Amino acid sequence: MKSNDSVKRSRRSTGAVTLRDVALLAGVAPITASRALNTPNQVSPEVLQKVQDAVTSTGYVPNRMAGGLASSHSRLIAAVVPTLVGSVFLEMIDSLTNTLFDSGYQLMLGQSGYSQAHEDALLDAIIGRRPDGIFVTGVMGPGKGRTRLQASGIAVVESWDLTPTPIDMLIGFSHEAIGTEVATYLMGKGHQRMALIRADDERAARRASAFVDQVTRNGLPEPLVVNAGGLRSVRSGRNALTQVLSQMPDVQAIFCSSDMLATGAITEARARGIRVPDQIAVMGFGNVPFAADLIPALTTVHISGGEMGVTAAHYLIARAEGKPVDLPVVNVGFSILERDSA
Amino acid sequence: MKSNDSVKRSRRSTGAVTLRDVALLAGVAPITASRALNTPNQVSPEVLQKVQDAVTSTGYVPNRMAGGLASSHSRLIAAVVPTLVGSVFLEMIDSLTNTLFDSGYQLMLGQSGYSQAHEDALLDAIIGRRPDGIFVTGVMGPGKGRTRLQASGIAVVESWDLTPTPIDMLIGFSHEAIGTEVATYLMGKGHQRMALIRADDERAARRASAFVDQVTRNGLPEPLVVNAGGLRSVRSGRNALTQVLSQMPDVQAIFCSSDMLATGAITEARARGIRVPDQIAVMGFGNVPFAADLIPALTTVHISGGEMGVTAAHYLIARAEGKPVDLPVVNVGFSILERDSA
DNA sequence: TTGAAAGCGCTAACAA
DNA sequence: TTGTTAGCGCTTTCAA
Repeated sequence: MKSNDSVKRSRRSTGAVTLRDVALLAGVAPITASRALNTPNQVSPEVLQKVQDAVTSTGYVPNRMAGGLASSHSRLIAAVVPTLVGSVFLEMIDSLTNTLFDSGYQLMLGQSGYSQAHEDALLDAIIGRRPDGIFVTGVMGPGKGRTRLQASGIAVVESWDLTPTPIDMLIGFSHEAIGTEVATYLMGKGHQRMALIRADDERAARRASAFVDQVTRNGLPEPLVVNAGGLRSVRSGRNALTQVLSQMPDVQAIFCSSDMLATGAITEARARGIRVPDQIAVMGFGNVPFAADLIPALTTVHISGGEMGVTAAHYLIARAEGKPVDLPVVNVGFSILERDSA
Repeated sequence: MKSNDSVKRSRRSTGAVTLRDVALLAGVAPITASRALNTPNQVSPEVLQKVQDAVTSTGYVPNRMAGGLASSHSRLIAAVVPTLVGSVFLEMIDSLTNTLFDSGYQLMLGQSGYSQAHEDALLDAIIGRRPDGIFVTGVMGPGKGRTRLQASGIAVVESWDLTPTPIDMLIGFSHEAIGTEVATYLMGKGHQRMALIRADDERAARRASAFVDQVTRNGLPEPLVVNAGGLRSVRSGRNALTQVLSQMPDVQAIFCSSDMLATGAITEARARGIRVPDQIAVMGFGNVPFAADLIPALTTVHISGGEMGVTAAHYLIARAEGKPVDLPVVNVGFSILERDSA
């Protein structure tokens, strides 16, 4: 009677409870214990009960690294955002995380927006974990990262943009259409001399060009474009308004590339005793949670981050489980929320 | 000459390039290739070069699940936050993610703040990944989660609070001290009739009690406490101010449990033509990035999320690599940032 | 319904 | 410095 059987371990083991321990205690083979946990209806009720009891009494938590290695199915989804701070991506990451969790998947998070080298390294680190899917904020331009992603064969959802050549799946909207519609909206309000405050960001630049095109196409003076730099902060919005005012003192309407910048512009206007929207109309982009509660309530472009997150999660899970995704490219659109600031 | 050697694979393989492929191509044993990648100075320059060439030409990305399983060292750190949206934890998660990444670790993110059942499930999901460390926002109360965490033997950093009984490491500050000091600060400004707007959150409650204690201890009337509910939004702040005004029309100073709530209170005051800080002083908590740029600039309590994130990352990495952590419990403190609103 | 055997891709341990 | 062997803890495959 080797009574120390259950504690005998190789030198390499970590000492944690393994499936083998559970199986031993339940008096079945490891594979049977595995089935009891993963496909319980393939196992008799008695065995199921014994295994469950053994799990409870040992406090067993399955090692997903081992499971993932054996099954090549990690139940891990990676998400890449440019940055988290002060960001418009939070709602999306929130719904992504929760939707994934509800289906038994975990979220690995990476921030790409520091340098190209950082992004490449991040992608390699992600691929090394063999996630079942990758969510990318934005569309991946040609380059090392895109090639590696494609070569990896991992399911990919790109987002926040449209492209005729997605790597795999795509959930986005048209920045050009937004620029055009916002211009049309502001022109419809009778504004003629317009300016644009934008962050140093490629998608904001595309909204800006479309805006400028639409305005000039209608015979109005070319809008002033001010680049507020990399930060989407209230501070940069305040500074940018100062710059707009010095270059175009009679500006009538300003389209900002984020709600934070718009909040800054409105704040600076107030500090200078300029009335919004009477003297200057201000529009934002993103519809942050507090946009409606500011004074004046912010007129802005709404993007449904929550919807993108949930949809992306569903797509990625479907792919991971070998189910077909009917509409792997979807334009979620946007809407202009007319409130008080413009 | 079996020229098809390099493509021969078992049926279970995923077809991805493995270390074996690299080793074969470089003409060395797999373990040698492994050493070339992980401990390059244990390998001759020629072998190193050959392996690196093989890696480049094959596009090999090491499988970290396999490596983690073999070495029981996952290079994965999990972080648990109550919620991401509208949150004060962003700066911390940002610095945590980046500091970890720079040392070759990845961040797995989970949101706990929905229910106890959700939190327990989240913890099991995390433990199942065998991360090298876990970062918890807050201190874990007694319960299933805490027990499981302790049993797992994984390095843990608790944060945003102090406790005499941390699970392992702790990086936090005293909410009681904040309540007391803010009360002292406001009394020092001559305020007598005070109110408190707080989110439905245990730590905010402790700041509130300490605040109330300090005020009454000094013989002033007991502050009014308004619970703004679970959301830390501008909207709730506006509503809460309305409530404060109806119950204590002559209120002189209000301490809000977050900058968002404070922003809401200031906004509502403005909508009612009440001047801040002349008629009512308002203080926030958290020092969000835009606090200094509001009108009036927000007087608030600053907590260094960035510092907590960086420190936590260093502690967790040190533990993961078997190095000692000299000061596993640290009080990072706080500071009152006097600006214009109070 | 249950189990034995053979891996998944990598690294620790030991040897040469 | 390099290699052999034997796992890490789980699941696939095949057989009973």
